[in-house]
Amino acid sequence: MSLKHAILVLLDREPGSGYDLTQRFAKGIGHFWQASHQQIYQQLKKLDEEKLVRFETQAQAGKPDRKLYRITPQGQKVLKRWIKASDKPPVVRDALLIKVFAAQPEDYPALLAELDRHLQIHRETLASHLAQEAGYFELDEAHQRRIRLPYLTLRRGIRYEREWIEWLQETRDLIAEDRLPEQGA
Amino acid sequence: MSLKHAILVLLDREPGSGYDLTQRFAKGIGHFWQASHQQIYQQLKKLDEEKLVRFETQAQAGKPDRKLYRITPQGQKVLKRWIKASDKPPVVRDALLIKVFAAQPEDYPALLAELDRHLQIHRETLASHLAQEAGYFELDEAHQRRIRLPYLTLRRGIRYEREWIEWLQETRDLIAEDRLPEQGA
DNA sequence: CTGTTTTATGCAATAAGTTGCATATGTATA
DNA sequence: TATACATATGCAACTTATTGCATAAAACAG
Repeated sequence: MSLKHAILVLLDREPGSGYDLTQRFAKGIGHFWQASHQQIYQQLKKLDEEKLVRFETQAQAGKPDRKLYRITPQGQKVLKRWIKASDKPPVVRDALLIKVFAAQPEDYPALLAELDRHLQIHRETLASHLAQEAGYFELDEAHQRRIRLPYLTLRRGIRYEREWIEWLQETRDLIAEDRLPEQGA
Repeated sequence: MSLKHAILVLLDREPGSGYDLTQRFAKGIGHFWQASHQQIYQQLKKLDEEKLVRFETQAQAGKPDRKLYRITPQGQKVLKRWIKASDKPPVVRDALLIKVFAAQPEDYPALLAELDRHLQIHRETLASHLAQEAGYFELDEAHQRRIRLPYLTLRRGIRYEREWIEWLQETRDLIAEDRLPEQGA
C-alpha cells in the first residue's frame, strides 16, 4: 500500500514526529492523501520494524516524549524504487452517487439538501486550495520552479474540487426542476 | 459502509445472483462504485444474516446452484432511510500524485511513462462511458426521463475522466519540458 | 478436439482503515 | 478559575477490502 510511501516521502523531505506528520498530511498533502493520526502511528511502528525509518526519543519537560523519525538509507532505496513502479488508478467508491442513482421523487428534498451540503464542503475545500495556490504565486520564480511538481498536485486538487462543484450545481438544479412540475400539477 | 447499500439498490431494481451483481457492478455502476465478486459474496452473506435480503436456490443442470437474491421489506426500509441520511465525501488517496509530488529529475522518464499509462487507462474508461451515454441518447424522451438520475451519475463519471485526462496531459507536457533543457545543456 | 472464456460460488489469510478510548500537560480563552 | 484547545502518543476492537486459491461445467474459438 501507499500510506507507507507517503510517509517516507514526507520524512525524506524533513524528519518529524508522528504528530508532525499528521499536521503535514492535513495541511500539506491532504489534497491527494488523507490519513488519521492512528494510521500514521501504526505505520511508523511498522516502518521502524522494517528498518525503513528510525527514531530518536526527545524527552520534553512535562510533555510526553517526542519520537523524531528519520528515513533510513534502505527507506530511501525502497522509496526510489516505488516511485518508478506503476500502480492502478484508485478505485472510485462514492456513496453520494449511489443515492443520486437510486433516488425516487419522494427522496428529492433530502437529496437536494445532501447535494447542497456537499456543495458547501467542496466550496470550502476549494477555497483552502486556492489560498494555498495564492501562497505559491507569491514566491519568486526560482522557488516556484523548485516546488513545481508539488504545485501540479495542488492544481489537480483544485480541478477536482471545481469539477465536483460544477457537477453538483448542475445536478442540483436539474433535480430541483424535476420536482417542481409535480408540485404544481 | 455503503457496499451493502449499493447491493440493496441493485437488488431493489431487480433480483439477481452474486454473479449477476458482479456484472452489474462492472457494467452498470462501475463509474461510481467498484466491487469484486469476493466482496459481493461476502456482503450478500451478511445481508442475508441481517434479513435485509433473502435467496432462493435454483438448481441448474450440471452447473453449481444459483442463489437468486431479493431485497426484503426490511431491506427496503433500511435502504430508504440510508438514502435520506448524509455521508462525508469520499477520502482521496492517490498514489500517482504522491509520485508526482516526490519525483526528482532522475525519476522523470519513469514518471512520464506512468503518466502516459494512466492517460491511456482514463481514455479507455472515458470511451466506454461515452459509448454508454450514446446508448442513453438513443432512447425516446420518456425513457430518458425515467433514468435521468442514473444518467446524471454517468455524466459525473464522464466529467471525472475528462478532468483526469486534461490534468495528465498538462502535467505530462510540463514535466517533459522541464527535462529537455537539462538534456540539451 | 483442445484450450480459453464464461458461468457460478466460495474459503482463508492478510492488509488497510475506522472508531472509540486512554493518558498527560501546557497554553490560550472566556 | 474553569474550559477548551493544542501538543504528543498509543492500544484494542472492529470493519472493510484485497489477494490467492479452489471447484466445476458449459460454450465457444481455433
